Amino acid sequence: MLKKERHAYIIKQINLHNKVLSSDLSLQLKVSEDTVRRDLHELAESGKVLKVHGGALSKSFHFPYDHIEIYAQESKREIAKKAISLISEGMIVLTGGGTTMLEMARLIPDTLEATFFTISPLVALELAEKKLLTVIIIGGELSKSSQVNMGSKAVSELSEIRVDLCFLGANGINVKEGISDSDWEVVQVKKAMIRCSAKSVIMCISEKLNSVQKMKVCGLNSIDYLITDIKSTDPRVYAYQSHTKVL
Amino acid sequence: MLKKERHAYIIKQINLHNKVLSSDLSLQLKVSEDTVRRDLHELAESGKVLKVHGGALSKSFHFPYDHIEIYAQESKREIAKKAISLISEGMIVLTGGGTTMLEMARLIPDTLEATFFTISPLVALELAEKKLLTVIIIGGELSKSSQVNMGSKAVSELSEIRVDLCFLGANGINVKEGISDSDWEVVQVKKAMIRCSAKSVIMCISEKLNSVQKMKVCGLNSIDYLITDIKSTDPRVYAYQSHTKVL
DNA sequence: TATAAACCTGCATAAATAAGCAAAATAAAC
DNA sequence: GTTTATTTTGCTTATTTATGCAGGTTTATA
Repeated sequence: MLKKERHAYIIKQINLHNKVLSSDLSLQLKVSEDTVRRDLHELAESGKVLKVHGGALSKSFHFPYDHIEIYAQESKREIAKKAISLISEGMIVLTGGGTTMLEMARLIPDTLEATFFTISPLVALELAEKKLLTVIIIGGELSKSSQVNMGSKAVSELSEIRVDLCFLGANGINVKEGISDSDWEVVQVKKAMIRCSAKSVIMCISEKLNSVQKMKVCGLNSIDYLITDIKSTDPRVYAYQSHTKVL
Repeated sequence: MLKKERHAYIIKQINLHNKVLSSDLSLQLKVSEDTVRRDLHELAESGKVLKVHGGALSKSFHFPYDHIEIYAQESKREIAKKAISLISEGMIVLTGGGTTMLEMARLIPDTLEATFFTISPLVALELAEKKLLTVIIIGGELSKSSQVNMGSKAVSELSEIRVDLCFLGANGINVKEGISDSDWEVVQVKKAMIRCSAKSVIMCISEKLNSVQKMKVCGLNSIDYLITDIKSTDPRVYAYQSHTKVL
């Protein structure tokens, strides 16, 4: 069998099953695994497949969702970096949704080994790109507006876990009222998330500081860290320093 | 034998078998391999064949990967349309992952009101685009390779629900063994999905028919509908007709 | 942390190729 | 019909390519 024929066969198998194992191909094509590896290497090199340990994956299958345009990306990246510094090896982390969280997921180093629970399918998919992470999705009803899982199912699932660190976005935050949000369901889920976490982190771009929404999630005292895109020495966060640690 | 005659013969062989080996031609034409090589070289030069190490291939065999991809997508769309015809107003539906399922999610009419459970975050996000659908994600550990939620958590969550219709992809399917897959975890989840559904549907492109994978999911009898991209009158699905309804 | 599988590197071998050359076949000219 | 010119072919040699195997290393997973 000619090399090109093997390549064609491999491509077909991948289109069919989304993945192939070198060992299977070696048997099917009746060539050594070395040869299969070389074939996969060549196909990967020319961008036809995605080579992984033990075989190869369909490329189109793996990155089907478009990259999302993020508003104020620089600020959010700043926040994400600070947030990541709080995560240490082996931690159990819980995250919400939102673009800041998505940016954080992207910036997590490939070398981090940790367990992530999340209520956001998008964040989950992004986290799944990191080889060493275990990603667990908290089930529930997917909210069309906020694209995170909510509802009683999500809340009850959250009540069954215990994590080291919880990352949350905030729609409203001020010193007096603490964290607030405009949607009752979101508030319930955020409360549940804080309840199951040893420490809670609020990530919030500076523009949102000192704003209030209709429903209260919790006071600033329940929050362990406040992360913004501005320096912790910036006068805009002075007032928060006495209630929580500001990064 | 004249050179032109040899060329004609070679072209004929390639049209017949999609490939030729220099060594074979040398024997068949009773000329040295060098001559064959020169012939192939000329034919390649004038664009009639594709020369490769050891022989030559049909030009059309020079797999237009993109065409294959598009062709496959067309098939999947065909399947998706048939699948959607099974869903009626107000139904509770459960879906797996995979590109066919994703295509189906996209093609669901905006006017359909129904409840969808799914183990695939990608499918969930796609379904969430439809205003009238309720989308519920079955939680669990997100598999990096198949991008669906798996593990004991997913299985136990599935055991708590009851749905009207369940849509599954298949990695392997044949008449004798039924549905099979290559990953143990995937098999567990698929079994759980079938258990909680009143009726089960397998969606499978025709190329996958009559293939077997290492692990068995269930027999054909447990399946209520088999949907493929080919007509239900096609001889390739005859054998399946006696075990399940083929669309 | 131990273990097996998968990996990479270099090497040996065999097959396929390219280049040069001379003999044979074919075509052209006389 | 012979001679000459051109093309085609097969052979030799050197080079390249494809493949499998041995070894040491990395990776996955229990």
